[in-house]
Amino acid sequence: MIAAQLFQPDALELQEFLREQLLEPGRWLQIGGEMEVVYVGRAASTADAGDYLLMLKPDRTLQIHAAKGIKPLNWQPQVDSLELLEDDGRVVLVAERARPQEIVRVAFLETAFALALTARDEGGLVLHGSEAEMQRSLAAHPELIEVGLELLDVELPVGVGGVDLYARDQHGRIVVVELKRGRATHEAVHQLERYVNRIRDTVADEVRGILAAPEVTAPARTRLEELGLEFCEVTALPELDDERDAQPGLFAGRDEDDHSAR
Amino acid sequence: MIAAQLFQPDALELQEFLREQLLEPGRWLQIGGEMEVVYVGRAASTADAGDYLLMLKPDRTLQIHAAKGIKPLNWQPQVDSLELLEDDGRVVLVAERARPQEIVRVAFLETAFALALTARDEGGLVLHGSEAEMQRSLAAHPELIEVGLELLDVELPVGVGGVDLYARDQHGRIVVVELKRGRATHEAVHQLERYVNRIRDTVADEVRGILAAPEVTAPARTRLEELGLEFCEVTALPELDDERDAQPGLFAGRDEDDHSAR
DNA sequence: GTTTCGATATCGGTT
DNA sequence: AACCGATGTCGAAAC
Repeated sequence: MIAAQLFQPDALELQEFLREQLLEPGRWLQIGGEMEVVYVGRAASTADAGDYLLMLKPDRTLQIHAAKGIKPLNWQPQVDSLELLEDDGRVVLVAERARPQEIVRVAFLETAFALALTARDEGGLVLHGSEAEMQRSLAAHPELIEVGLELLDVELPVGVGGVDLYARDQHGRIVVVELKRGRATHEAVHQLERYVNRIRDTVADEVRGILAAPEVTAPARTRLEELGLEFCEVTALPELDDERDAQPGLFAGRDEDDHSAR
Repeated sequence: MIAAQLFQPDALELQEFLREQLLEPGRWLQIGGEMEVVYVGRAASTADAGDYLLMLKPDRTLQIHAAKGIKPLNWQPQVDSLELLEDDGRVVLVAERARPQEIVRVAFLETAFALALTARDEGGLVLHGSEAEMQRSLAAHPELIEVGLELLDVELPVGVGGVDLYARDQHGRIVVVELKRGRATHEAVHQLERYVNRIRDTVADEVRGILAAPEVTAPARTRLEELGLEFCEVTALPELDDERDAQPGLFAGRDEDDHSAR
């Protein structure tokens, strides 16, 4: 995994290292030390000299981390052009992105280490519990929302955006379902309201709106009731402990559902 | 900056390294190599064995990066408990978070390197061009939105959320301004609509709504016009080139504004 | 502690 | 290329 390494390099050594490694395709660079970082683009920022860690991945994404936080201090989601300069005896890296026009400029004051790595293709990440998965499960088992519910469509386009689940209840009324994988806020209610109003105006006079989520905030619940809309508790993940029977079958046929949904 | 380093360690050496370094406060750990990562919490994920980079910062945030993307493959914004285990001859790190209850489990298959760093306190980051800064500037110079506009309030609470700028125009009409630092979408229009309706219901019959942003999407603009709301072009950052005169004074008195706003 | 909103959001899908 | 919505969003401020 390590293709090249360098410790406590001076400016000249670092420059040589970078000049060489930046030309190698697929390199994953990590440089730790004292740096100054300036960003100008959608916004602009300046970081005083400090101990940071620069990471330049093979896909030309750049991030500079400080000792705190999940998020980097500065970053560049796509580096289109990379320049290596010298300024006042310091090595300077300028990473530019064309659209939006943005620049991250890193000046290396004192470098503790520089690593050039090679990484094999990553093994795929499989994520469960996304809203998309929830949608597939509920589309295959609409009775988990309400007995007698008959699915008519998923992601039905209505003005801007799409209705998560579009269905008909046992009394023949149109039902609009808005899904949230986490606690639903007033924004979700607002989204549901928008869809219900649109369907009411264009399709049927009587339309029910259901917000389906594991939880709902108090203000959202209040607003729901004011609007005559409903809430239905559904979980995005099967229970982690022995309580799997609490929501029987929600994910029982997931693999099959995945296929049937495509 | 480097407190300890280890290359191509076997399981025993890695375990000893971690046991030692995890007890040291303030350590910034980086481990590169082949790992398997499992996450269970709000959602759940599994990453097949692959070359990843684990970073555990002194503030007990954890992230595991793959070779692609700004965002980590897996992460933990706050590690409340950290456990070092052994499973089938492999070193395993389990990082747990209490609320929400979440676990990230990393199994080290083959480690290329492990670094323990110490980092001085970071120099502060100064960011310009945030919506908050925009708000301060426009609050100090409401004439940049419209001649004769008189500011009444900022972040005026109205039901849920707050009105960015609350003002009165030269004809005495109430004006609600919604700010966006980037291109405004239909969501911003919706937010504005909600505020305008609320003010209309509770304060004055005639209320104007202005969406102030550098740009607006076409659908959002259409929706704005349907609702009888207005758009005003304002920029979040002063121009980067010589065209600073294009928006004279927007940030001219920024420092003073900052003080007066506090 | 809960809720809300901003973010250089990033990221992926669809039109 | 623009637009839209989800995200294990994260993070901070207001309440």
